[in-house]
Amino acid sequence: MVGMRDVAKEAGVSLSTVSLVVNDTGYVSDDMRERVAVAMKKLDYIPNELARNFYRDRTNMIGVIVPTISHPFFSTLAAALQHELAGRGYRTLLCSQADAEGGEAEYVDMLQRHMMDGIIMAAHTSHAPDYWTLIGRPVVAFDRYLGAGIPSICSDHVHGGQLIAQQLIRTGARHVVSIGGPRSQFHDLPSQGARSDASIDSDGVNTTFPTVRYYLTLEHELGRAAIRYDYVEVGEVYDVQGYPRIAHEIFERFPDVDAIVGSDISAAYCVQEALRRGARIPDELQIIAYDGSYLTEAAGMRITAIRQDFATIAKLTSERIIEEIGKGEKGAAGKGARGSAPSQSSSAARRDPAGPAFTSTGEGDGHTGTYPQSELVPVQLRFGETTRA
Amino acid sequence: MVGMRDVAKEAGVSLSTVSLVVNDTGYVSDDMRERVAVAMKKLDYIPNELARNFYRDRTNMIGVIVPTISHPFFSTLAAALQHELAGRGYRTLLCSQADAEGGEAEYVDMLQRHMMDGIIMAAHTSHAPDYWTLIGRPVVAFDRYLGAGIPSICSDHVHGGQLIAQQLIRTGARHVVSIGGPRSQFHDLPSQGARSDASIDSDGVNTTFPTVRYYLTLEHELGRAAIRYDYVEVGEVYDVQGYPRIAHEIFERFPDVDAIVGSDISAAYCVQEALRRGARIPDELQIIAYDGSYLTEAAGMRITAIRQDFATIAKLTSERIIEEIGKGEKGAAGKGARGSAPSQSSSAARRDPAGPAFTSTGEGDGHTGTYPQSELVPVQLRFGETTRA
DNA sequence: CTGAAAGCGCTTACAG
DNA sequence: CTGAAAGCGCTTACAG
Repeated sequence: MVGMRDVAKEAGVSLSTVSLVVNDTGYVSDDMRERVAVAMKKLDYIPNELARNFYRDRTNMIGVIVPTISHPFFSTLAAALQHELAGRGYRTLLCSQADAEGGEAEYVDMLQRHMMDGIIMAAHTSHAPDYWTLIGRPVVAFDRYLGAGIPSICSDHVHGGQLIAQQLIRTGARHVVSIGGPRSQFHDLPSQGARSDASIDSDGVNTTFPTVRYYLTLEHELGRAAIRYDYVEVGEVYDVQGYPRIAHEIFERFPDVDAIVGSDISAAYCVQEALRRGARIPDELQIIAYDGSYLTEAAGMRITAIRQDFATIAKLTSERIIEEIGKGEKGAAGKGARGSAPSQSSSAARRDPAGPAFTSTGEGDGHTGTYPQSELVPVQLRFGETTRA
Repeated sequence: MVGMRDVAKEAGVSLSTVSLVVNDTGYVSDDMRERVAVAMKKLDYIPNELARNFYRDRTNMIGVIVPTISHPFFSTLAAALQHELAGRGYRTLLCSQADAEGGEAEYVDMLQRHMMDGIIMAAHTSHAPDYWTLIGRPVVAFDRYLGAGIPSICSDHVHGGQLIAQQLIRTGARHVVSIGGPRSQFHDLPSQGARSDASIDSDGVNTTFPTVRYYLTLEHELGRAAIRYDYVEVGEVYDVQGYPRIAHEIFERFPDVDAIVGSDISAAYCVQEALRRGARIPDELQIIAYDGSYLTEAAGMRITAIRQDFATIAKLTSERIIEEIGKGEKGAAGKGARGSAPSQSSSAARRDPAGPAFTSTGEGDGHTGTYPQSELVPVQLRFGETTRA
């Protein structure tokens, strides 16, 4: 391996001069610079990033944990995140929970062993509530609450629920079935005294999963409109078998269903099942997907969908994690931490959203004290062929 | 940061003893071991992997380059690879070409800077033929040829083409349209004198893309059966707009088409377009997808597909890259390289496939001298609802 | 079986 | 503006 030492020898300069040239730091005379450049070329010198990482105590890698990467929602999210992070000088270490035994725990371990600078957590966690807060290294959550002090970004699910409800009410739906995760997740956190009423408006929802708010909102709104509503549970996102089975089941159990709401995959399978049964979409049956990944375009029909804004989500999430990384740097500055923050690091004030990309739910200023509110990203209803005008 | 030194001090032992305990190497008395363990726990010591990586000159990370991760084929592949690699003690650094400006080049750079131990290349490359061979670090190619000496794994596309042809001929197809990449890729390599005849049987195909063989085989077989065949070009895999447009176009240009063959996404959009136009599948129109990712299940109908065996592909590819990494280690052993190969490293002989997972094309023992033959993974035809019995 | 020492390749104060 | 020196946290020969 040809190292800096070799280059220095070849160029007849000192080690530090080579370093300065390589990093384009400080003042080096053009003559020196030139000589070093020539030597580097001649020896085909390539800096060893490991040594640098070691010294800097930084790798410029950010771990992204998703439940499974072979799922349109998460692969789209991962792509968006990678894009954003790459633009800010960070690499993405993607961890598909389903595809790596240790998954989550192993990644947190890597974080703590300084193999990555931070983690974006977009998967379920089975850990005690204080697990994440005790890590003491940069973590940002997407679409879940990991505990106080851990920044959290999610779509404005309450609004998502409202948009769906509006569409269904307006078009005269009479029997809506929605497909979602286990209801037990709806209130998986101990309610902290005070607002244990499950009223949506006051946002007294105690759950790790912000997504729950779209179901609750939908239920609430349809209830007010006296539209029949049924909730069907599907397994975890990586339960591939579950989806077609559920689609089949819905038609069996609810022959008079005239509107189905579910994740992209669920919706796609419902379209398939409906076509198989000759149900007329959208006249007899409307289908709305929640997420709006490419699958809603490529399924049997273009599916009307609540579209999560992947680009904005990725942007926001990336900004936060880089911010958190920056903090850590300053915090430890007194002791051993040296190294420079990447020049791209954002200096935007935390929780101080600017521009139209951010919004609040409109309702619910009073939140449970359990967790800080997430930053909300607006959603949108994109019309396809599966809903009535 | 609490380091080994602190632990040593706390336990009243030497640095090296702590190291031995942490790594569970060599002989340490139970007493010492215990004292160190207690001190580690007390101080909440976490080893800094960066220092280790630095010393070992290894990161146990493998880069996986795909054209885009938000594509069912590549996300399925990536998931399978991550799974395999994780099982062998390696992390996956996934690079979605489309989502990171520098993509390919940047990753090769990282490889050379020792940030990863090897690269699995599953994306297109725009580099000179000797680019990859000159890297001098472990590289394995999936579904393309990167040059002599670079192991290459791909599905048995000739067989894939045959299976499709058989199905179509047997069911009396009369006008087949297939959708694929630019024809210019079919012979993108300079033919090396000798076998420049494009005969399939002798496998005289000069292309970076093994996939081409399925088209050529299909054309050849349909030609022999005197079935009309048209080839339609679609853009790159990440050209999202392209797919629906092509599907539309096919029905316009070829009103009498009665069989369409294309990638999963193409096929899905063709199903959608066919349904929209009321074409009766499979009676009037058969559709066959090439790849068989989950999309073929979740589309408007279960699509009959040539299924690439992701699990085997991932297994083989992982084995090869780890093998290559092992070689590098031995090669450099004289100089600076120390460190132990991961215990999982396979010792299987290269290019010496064992068991039923491997096969050869059956035909074409004589290959062009340009590139070594890839290792072939068998494919399978999985019947769905889009073909006739 | 244990400890003192050297060194992995780089970067950064610090003298000149 | 340039060079000699120390050190990032660990691992591994090498003496004891």
